[in-house]
Amino acid sequence: MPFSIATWNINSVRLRMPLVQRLLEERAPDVLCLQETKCPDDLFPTAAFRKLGYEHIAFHGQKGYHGVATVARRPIEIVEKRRFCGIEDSRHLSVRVKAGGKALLLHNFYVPAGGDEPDPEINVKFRHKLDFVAEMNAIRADHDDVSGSILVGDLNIAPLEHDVWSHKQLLKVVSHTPVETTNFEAMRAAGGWVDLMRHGIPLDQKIYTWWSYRAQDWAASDRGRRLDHVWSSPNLTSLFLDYEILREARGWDRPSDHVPVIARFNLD
DNA sequence: ATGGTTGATTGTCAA
Repeated sequence: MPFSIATWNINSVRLRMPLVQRLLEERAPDVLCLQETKCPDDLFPTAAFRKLGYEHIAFHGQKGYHGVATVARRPIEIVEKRRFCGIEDSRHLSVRVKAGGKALLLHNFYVPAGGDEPDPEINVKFRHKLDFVAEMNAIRADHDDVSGSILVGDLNIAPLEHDVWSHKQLLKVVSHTPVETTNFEAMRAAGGWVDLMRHGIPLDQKIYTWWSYRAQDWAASDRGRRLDHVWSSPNLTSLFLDYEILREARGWDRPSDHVPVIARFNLD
């Protein structure tokens, strides 16, 4: 059995626990990284995860906004809950997990959305997003013979032309502006990260993980964006098998606007 | 060009 990691912006883990349960029962990933849990740590639905076989739970939450959590069928060791930009937002959690004789450092990120106006001079949320991505330069894809790094999460940037439904129409829309996509790709490369969702995939193939709530018919208009990502250190690319975007989850009852991405590795 | 929806929280912000 391959080793599998799922990432999903769940937009309230308590409200959507039935959807999480469905994912875990249908796909049984070894590890699940959640973003936008919107759940203080003392209210995290630990018992529900345990009942589903995910007994190893790490969370970095806060009241009302943001929040990330990583749950697993196997032991995980909390490494860090990093604060960015000097702000006490819960947007990062890293854990160590063993797979196939390797110690994997797994980063779970929720990057700021950045507001509506793509001008850092008048929009402090956009300024914060750019600063956050700049600080992510410190997160490196460390690896050696017995270890590797994986970074997943809602990074709120669709970096490539075919990561959005219309490149031209989104050039001034936050998530796909040139300053975001340029800085984002530079940060990824500087850290030594490989974009696994584009690894061996033609650059002209559309890939989406998010569809707005505001569309009348999200599936018919299909105006999606690739905001969720799976990166790895270069020594894991030969062990990377494939990944699946669970597009159908966007059509589940009371869905998140993001769908799960499940990556599989030839580990174990 | 604009407005459209959702969640946490209970008026309004964030996404």
